[in-house]
Amino acid sequence: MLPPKQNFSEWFHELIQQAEILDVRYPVKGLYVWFPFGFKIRRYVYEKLREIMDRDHEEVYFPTLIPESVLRKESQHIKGFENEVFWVTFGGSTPLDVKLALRPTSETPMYEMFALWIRTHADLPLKVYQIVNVFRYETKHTRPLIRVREITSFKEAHTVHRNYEEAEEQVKKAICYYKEFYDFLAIPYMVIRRPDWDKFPGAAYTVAFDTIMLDGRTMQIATVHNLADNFSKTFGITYEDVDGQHKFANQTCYGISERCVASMIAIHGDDNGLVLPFEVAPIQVVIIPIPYRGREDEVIKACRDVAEKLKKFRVLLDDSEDRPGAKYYKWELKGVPVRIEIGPREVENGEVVVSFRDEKKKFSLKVEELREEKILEWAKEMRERLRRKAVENLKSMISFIKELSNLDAKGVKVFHLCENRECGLEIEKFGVSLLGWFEEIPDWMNFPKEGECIVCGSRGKLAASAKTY
RNA sequence: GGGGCCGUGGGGUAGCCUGGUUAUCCUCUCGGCCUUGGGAGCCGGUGACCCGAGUUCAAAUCUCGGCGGCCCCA
Repeated sequence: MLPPKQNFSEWFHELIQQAEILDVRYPVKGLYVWFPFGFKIRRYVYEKLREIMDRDHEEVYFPTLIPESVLRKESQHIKGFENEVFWVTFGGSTPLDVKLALRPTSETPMYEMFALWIRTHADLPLKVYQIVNVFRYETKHTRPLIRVREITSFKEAHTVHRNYEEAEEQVKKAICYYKEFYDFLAIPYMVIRRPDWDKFPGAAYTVAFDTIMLDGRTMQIATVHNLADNFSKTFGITYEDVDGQHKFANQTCYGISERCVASMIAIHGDDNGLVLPFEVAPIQVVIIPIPYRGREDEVIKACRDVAEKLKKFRVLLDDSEDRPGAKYYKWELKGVPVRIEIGPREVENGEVVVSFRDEKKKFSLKVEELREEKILEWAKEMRERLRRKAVENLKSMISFIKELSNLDAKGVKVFHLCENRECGLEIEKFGVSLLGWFEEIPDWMNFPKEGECIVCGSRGKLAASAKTY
């Protein structure tokens, strides 16, 4: 039994253990163990992410350890991470001359090398990515998948371009890639440009994807940064242009962590457990036999025939000793999208009983009609249902306000805001974070694009605030 | 940064204040019987006092230290 989803924090923590996503008992704060089942979900989710990245990037691998001298080169950057770096200070029992940092992210080691890789305009653009673990010494409340000390699944992409405009083009492309990814997971999001004080350390600007949890707090699930030439000046990333001049390159970087798995669990899950999009479910179809005494053989045979017919998918025939009811609960907890029940009645009629994880109803279907194309059609419909439901939930937690007095910490508040720093900081005095200004207005949101700044009354653009994870 | 709470089988717990019998109950797990259309029942079994030191005839229980976890406030 899970706590109800309304009790969001507890529900999430329990679900992650009961559904065998993570083992939270590892004896170091903020570090967690992936169970085989959870790791399969991760694998299918990241296969999609990899597929998208591979179209426009090459995969690389950079070392986990960064010498202090390299990490400290960019002063804004290190300021942002200073207090959350893990340091390796000993080799065996010998103190190290140069301290080594466990990478909190890989800008500095990569750019150190990019300076060697890039010589001329013909070397540009350079677009690479890696999927690695990174470490951050979180001192606050850690939570599995959401706030961790070892991010186990950090997909970071880094690109180098000739000029600012090309970098900006890449930022737009990156946003498109991430939209495709989250649409695939049926997770709705807001694409928001962060205020200056909340941008990535060392970036010119930062655009983030935020989604909303059931308790009204938002969670950042992706970031895209335009680094302009800030890092290339520090690391000496220059190229010889067609006119023979040496110029500083412009860069971008963008990342997604296992929070994408967390958001999928949190957004789609319900009181009975996980609800997974068909494509990323470790088990896509489960077949439950109803073996009345004396009829066991014919029932099992019918189940095997159906399993064989659907072998293109990840099918499980659960012929364990549990009673059917117990199996329904078990596989609902694990988020299996399609369930097929076969008992003596179905055997007689040449039918199966089908039910979908996200809906309560069951229906009968002739065995002949159960085809691969049918399942794929269901998968598509299911994603659309998940997306629609998630959007409705999201919308219900957003409200548009015109008066500062209506600004509170309940859910997400949307309003018009000018770009003055003082006005933004005024918002944060209400105990919420200013997420920033909408980079694009979602199609499901129809608030006026511009209006009077909620603080000073001058011309403002659509912005949002909330409590954040 | 400041304050508080807690470590008992795989998970959840009782016992601790007031030291003393074979450490309680639920769940999980293993074996058996009987069952199977939304978490069946019965019988039997395995499995635990975070680590170290101290006090004591005797420590899950009291004291100190360590390690680990949780919560609140800034």
